[in-house]
Amino acid sequence: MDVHVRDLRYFVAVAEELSFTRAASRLFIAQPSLSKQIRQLETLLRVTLFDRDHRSVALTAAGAALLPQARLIIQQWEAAQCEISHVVTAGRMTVTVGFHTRIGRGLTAGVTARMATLLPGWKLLFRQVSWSDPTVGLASGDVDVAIAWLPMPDNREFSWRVVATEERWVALPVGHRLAAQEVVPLDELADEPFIALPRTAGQLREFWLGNDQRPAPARVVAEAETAEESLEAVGSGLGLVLLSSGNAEIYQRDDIVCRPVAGLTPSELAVVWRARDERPALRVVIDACARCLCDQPGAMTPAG
Amino acid sequence: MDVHVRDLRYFVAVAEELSFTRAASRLFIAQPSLSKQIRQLETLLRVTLFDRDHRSVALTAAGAALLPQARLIIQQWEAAQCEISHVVTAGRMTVTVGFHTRIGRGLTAGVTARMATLLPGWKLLFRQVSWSDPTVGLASGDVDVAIAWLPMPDNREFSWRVVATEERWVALPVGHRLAAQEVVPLDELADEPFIALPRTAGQLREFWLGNDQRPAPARVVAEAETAEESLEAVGSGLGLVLLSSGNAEIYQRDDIVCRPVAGLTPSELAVVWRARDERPALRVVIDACARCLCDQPGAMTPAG
DNA sequence: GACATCCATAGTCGCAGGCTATAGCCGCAT
DNA sequence: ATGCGGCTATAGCCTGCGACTATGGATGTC
Repeated sequence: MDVHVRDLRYFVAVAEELSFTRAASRLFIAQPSLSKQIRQLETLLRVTLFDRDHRSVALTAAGAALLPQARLIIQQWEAAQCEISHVVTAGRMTVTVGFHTRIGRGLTAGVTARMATLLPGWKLLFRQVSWSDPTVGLASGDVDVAIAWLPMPDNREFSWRVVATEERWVALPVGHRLAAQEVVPLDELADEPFIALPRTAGQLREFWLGNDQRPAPARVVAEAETAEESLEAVGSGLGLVLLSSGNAEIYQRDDIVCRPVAGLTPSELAVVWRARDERPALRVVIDACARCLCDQPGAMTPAG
Repeated sequence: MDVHVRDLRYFVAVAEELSFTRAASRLFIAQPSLSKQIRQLETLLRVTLFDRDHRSVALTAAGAALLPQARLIIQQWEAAQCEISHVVTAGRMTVTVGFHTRIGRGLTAGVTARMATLLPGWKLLFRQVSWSDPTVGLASGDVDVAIAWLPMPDNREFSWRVVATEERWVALPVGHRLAAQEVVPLDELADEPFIALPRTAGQLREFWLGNDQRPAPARVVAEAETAEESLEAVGSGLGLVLLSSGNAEIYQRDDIVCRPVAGLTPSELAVVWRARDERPALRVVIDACARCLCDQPGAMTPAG
């Protein structure tokens, strides 16, 4: 007589999209699977949740009643996971910092030093997280503080401080026709093949394809889970990728050339944490990260 | 990355019992299944929830953190189910009254009449619920008001009013040696075979075996889901059952004789509802039920 | 009228989640 | 000391869930 929280998540997705097809693609499952699961949920509750015909899907009264409750349960479950990892890290006196791409910029040494004086006995752990998790491990509780490129998924769960603003550059295989130019105009990239972040990365994927500024979406020829993977693909001539000017420096390779792209807004690097996570140890780490990385300091609250 | 609410229920059971074996039997599953599920939950959360050795089971810090959260989620899920059935019954303008055994006592007519004047347009639905659900359908939301014999499961979820107090009698097959006596002393039933309610009925099962007053538990030879089933079993000579004096009258059969039992406290019939269910329509029905049934009125709040 | 879109159905496959039987550890009683 | 009882863990088995692909049928659009 009990649900799987996953099924509630499915339900919420359908309720939000009011389309099985769209919801399924958002959830990265096939549409028939989703239909089946929703039907099963309806059987469990002995209630019709959606009025569906061939053209439209609408919430019933029962569905409307379930929706806020389902959201609450999902949120409660995520809170429980965080609570547990808090307890665990508190027991270990450890703060975990997550990142998608190498950070460099002297962060590790700087934060470690600051921690040694302000939080004696505590340890710092750095963990690389796949791009397929756009929250850099914050949502699952694996990570307490993330160094992440904006945009973040824009619900109210996260707070951040922008700590650096860097141009978006493009990485090209050596010998690429565009490598001859000092600066590459965005138009020139229109027909080039690109390596993308995984679909689950959401907005971040679009941003690092430059789709926020292009007239037409980039042509995607492959997906990569990490910076290392994507640069490997660039090196082998599979396609191009965008990256921040700072990362262009950090990830220097013999088989790759990086060039500024004219016509793209810069990228913002931020220190991100869970808005409701108010542990003092965390504040120390956030502050230390910001001090180490800041060249253009500025505080932000969750995006709108 | 999501849980099944069932697994949280399993976790809570183990945390409360601090024993896999006892928790498993409380959950009506095999112990290895439970061990496996808990281990799987631990894998999902990447945390040890219990410190177990061959003699003892104890919550870890992480487990202690999860426990209240898990209870909350389970409770929220149950609330969601109730919410839905409220919406559905409100849409239908229907109140469902659940019962384990025939009620008789003029309830149906009385309540229907009262409803017609106080809640025009509303309908009353009576539904028999199997003994295997000791909450008479209240927990699942199938039922809004229950006419039930005490004791109810003693959490704080339910409120009730006792509406009748009746002696406990015993039902014997005609020709049984004890049928000759006008009153049967409890001692005489010590070695008799008994038909029991299902194990899931909990305390109610014990009560209707008379185990609350016996020096040694009754000998159970069979289980029955409903009164009809159990009296069928008595009629065929399989064993005996206890029943209230009122039900002895309602369920008269040619092949059965009912006799008062000396040495048993009386049984209490109550009108029960979900403590947090404050719909006005419900109050009308509760009140109508109480008025129809009451011979010894008295109000109670949840048991302690 | 052909096509695109969208939900439902059918059939397939792997694993989850239940079961029984049994092993292994420990404490207690004989 | 030895054996028994109580507990959890492991192994092996079976069923059904929850994914997938392919396809069907209804309904607007060009």
